[in-house]
Amino acid sequence: MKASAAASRADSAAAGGRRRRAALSREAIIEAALNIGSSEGGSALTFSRLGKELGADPTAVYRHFRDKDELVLALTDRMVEESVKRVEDVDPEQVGWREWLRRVAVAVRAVYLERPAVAVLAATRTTASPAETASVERLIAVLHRTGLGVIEAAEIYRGLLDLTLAMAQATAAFTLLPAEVQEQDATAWTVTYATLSESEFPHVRRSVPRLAELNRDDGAVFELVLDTFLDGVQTRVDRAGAGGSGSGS
Amino acid sequence: MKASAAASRADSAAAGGRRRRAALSREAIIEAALNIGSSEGGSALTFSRLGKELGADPTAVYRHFRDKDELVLALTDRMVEESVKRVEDVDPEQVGWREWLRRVAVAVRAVYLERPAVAVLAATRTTASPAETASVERLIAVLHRTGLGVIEAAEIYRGLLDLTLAMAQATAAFTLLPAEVQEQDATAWTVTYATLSESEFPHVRRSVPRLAELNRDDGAVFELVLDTFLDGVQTRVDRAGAGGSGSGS
DNA sequence: ACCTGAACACCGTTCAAGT
DNA sequence: ACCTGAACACCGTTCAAGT
Repeated sequence: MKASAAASRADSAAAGGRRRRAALSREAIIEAALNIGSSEGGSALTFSRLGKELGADPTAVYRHFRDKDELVLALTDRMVEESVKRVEDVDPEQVGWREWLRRVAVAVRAVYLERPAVAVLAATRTTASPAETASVERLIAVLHRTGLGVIEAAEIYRGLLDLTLAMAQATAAFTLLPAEVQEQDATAWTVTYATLSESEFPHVRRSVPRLAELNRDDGAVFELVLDTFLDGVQTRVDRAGAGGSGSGS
Repeated sequence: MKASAAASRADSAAAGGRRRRAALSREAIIEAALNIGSSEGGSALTFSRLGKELGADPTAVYRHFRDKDELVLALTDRMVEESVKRVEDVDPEQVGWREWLRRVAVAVRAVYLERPAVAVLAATRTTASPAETASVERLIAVLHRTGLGVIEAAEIYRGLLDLTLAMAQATAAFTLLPAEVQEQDATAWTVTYATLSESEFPHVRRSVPRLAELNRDDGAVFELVLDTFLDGVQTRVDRAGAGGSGSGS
């Protein structure tokens, strides 16, 4: 029972084979790590799980990465690359800057939430990889072209990405908690808030169905925040347009 | 050497005494945990550190909390209470809804960042404690009084708090990383980004001093996001005022 | 009734052996 | 040149003893 579960994990890595010695390489390890990140339930990224996935001794990874942090940095690069890839054929000139920013943020969040175990470690890291620098340049450029000054464009870029990555990381971290813990927190909204005194908590009571709904759907909360933030960016773009008109500082 | 370091920790808990048996209680344990959370460097909240702080065996905590999660929930309540206390004598009628929301968000972030080790565990949890339910009611009420419908007010409340807590949690988590790792990430901005090709990365090169500055000051990024978000809320308030005018759905 | 201390199943990491 | 496996210092948690 136990042995067969372990064997099937090894098989999925060796792709049909018998548990080959897996031709360990940075690439293979990264792939395995991303795989763990995307598997069900709350499984953290761990050397022993990595070893199982690779069909190798857990410590074999140390032959290819100095330590766990170096692996995390490599995974961070992959997450950024994947995010960029998801929006590379959306043209900001076609869909407009606002819709483009929206799609970028939604894509980044989606990539991270597909791999919560990696997201939790990668979301706040900076590697200055080619994919990262190129996308930073692009984001600032698109924001600058709206009429915003370059500095303000850079500030908005940074705010948008921090906001997106932080919210994705928070959701990913919650996802990794034990299922009972998650359910327990959820009942706060469906039970406790739903039964608060109507006279003492009139506003809560009137909105509790929506609040419970939002609690079940983190994506809706994120998009709400994102849209409100973009409304704020619009306000700044309008303000810039009224003054300097066009390019400029 | 080693022993004296341990003794001084115990002393700080026993407040002058000799390492009293510390009258263990939920209160004392919570206080000790908050203390750890606020000490220097990247010290995680751990049973052994808790035991040292209390001058008791690490496992003694299990006599007062079923498991670590129950402790985390109690700490979450404390963080909410402390946040509420920080703004309780700021009157939204006096300073206006926008400034009030701003101060609430800034206070919540400050409370969490003073205790990164606790923040990282508490930020995404819901306990439906009295302090929590009361502040949710208040937030929705203030937003509703701007002319927004209750449901929309509830949505904005939720977005604002998720945004604030997620960004605080992300900063707290980064704070807990080893110092060398933090520095390494910081050099991405001061070194790599600062030396990118001027022709290929014109926008980055023009804004890199500001970007490096923002990278050193997470608070500035947060306030930027917060102000932009509040601009977006303003847009929605104006929209609601143009239509329904006053109370309503 | 509460605390202690040994024990267990995990973590990341190091290092001496193996091939 | 790369992998294995024992070992170590930590995690949270359980449980039999102690007082």
